[in-house]
Amino acid sequence: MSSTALAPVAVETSPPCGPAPVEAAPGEDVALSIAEVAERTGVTAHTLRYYERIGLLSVPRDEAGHRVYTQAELARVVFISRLRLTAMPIRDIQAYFRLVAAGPGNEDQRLALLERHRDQVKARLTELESALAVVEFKIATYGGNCLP
Amino acid sequence: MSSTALAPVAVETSPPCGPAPVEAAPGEDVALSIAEVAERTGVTAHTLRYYERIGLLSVPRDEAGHRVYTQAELARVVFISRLRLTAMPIRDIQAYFRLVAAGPGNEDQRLALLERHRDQVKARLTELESALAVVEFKIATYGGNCLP
DNA sequence: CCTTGACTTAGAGCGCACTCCAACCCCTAC
DNA sequence: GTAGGGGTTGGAGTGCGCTCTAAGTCAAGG
Repeated sequence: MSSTALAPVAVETSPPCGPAPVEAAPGEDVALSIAEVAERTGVTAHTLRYYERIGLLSVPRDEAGHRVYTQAELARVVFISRLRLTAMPIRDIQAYFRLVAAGPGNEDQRLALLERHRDQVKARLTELESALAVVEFKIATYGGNCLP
Repeated sequence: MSSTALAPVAVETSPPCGPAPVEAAPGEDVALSIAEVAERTGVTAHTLRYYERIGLLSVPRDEAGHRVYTQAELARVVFISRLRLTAMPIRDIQAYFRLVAAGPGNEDQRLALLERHRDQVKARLTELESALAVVEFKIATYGGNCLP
């Protein structure tokens, strides 16, 4: 996917959530084809089907058997792509959505899973920053071309 | 690897570089076995051999044919591991060290390569931070358990 | 009617970065 | 001398996350 689109999708599952003005967002009752979702999210159609096969997603079909993505599925795709962006392993994402599928009552576990992941991401961020510093040091000293 | 050791190795190719007090660092004339390098850098012996096979590294041998890592090789391993930490593809690291091997005269290309990579890393950092923000938002709203 | 094109499926294939294996060698200690 | 623990090699295997193929279905347009 690299860095395609991914922008115009509403900041993330926010509209019908807790204390937020229920504005009739311009794009309700969406019904998108797989190609449209691919275009909007930057996730290829191939990968969308793959995600569905491995149980990350469950998309209803029309009479012709074609996938029809509504707001909910779209939001989930975006969320998944965000998690993937943070390099959460597919297995963990599966675990998360298995909890979600199991219905209410396990929010603490979902939360724990996300928090654990968040901590890992933060750690990686730090690590990444320090590794970046090394690269920048190398760049900075490329007049005093020392050890390779 | 993961997050093993990697700490006690001197901040990075700095000692004999440009304007720096040439202090007799405590650990000169090092001569380490592959296992010792593995332990110090967190890169497995398997991976060290692999790096050598694919030309990232060239390590002299003793009479018995065993690898002997000196300061230079150790520094390179550390540098490689830092680049890998920033997810630089092996191919690019190979390209970089091919330039290095080609001797002086191509510093501008090496620099360009590193700068390009640095920019990519910075972009990923930003991306990662924003994805992390999404995860944190999700965590924060796990009372108003909205869309999964 | 026939083509075109977007979709469907199950399943195979791919690229990356390791990771491991088998067979062998060499040195040391018992 | 022989067992053990290190090392060596080439090559095969693994896990992940896609990515692609083949064969088929369906609806619209010429």
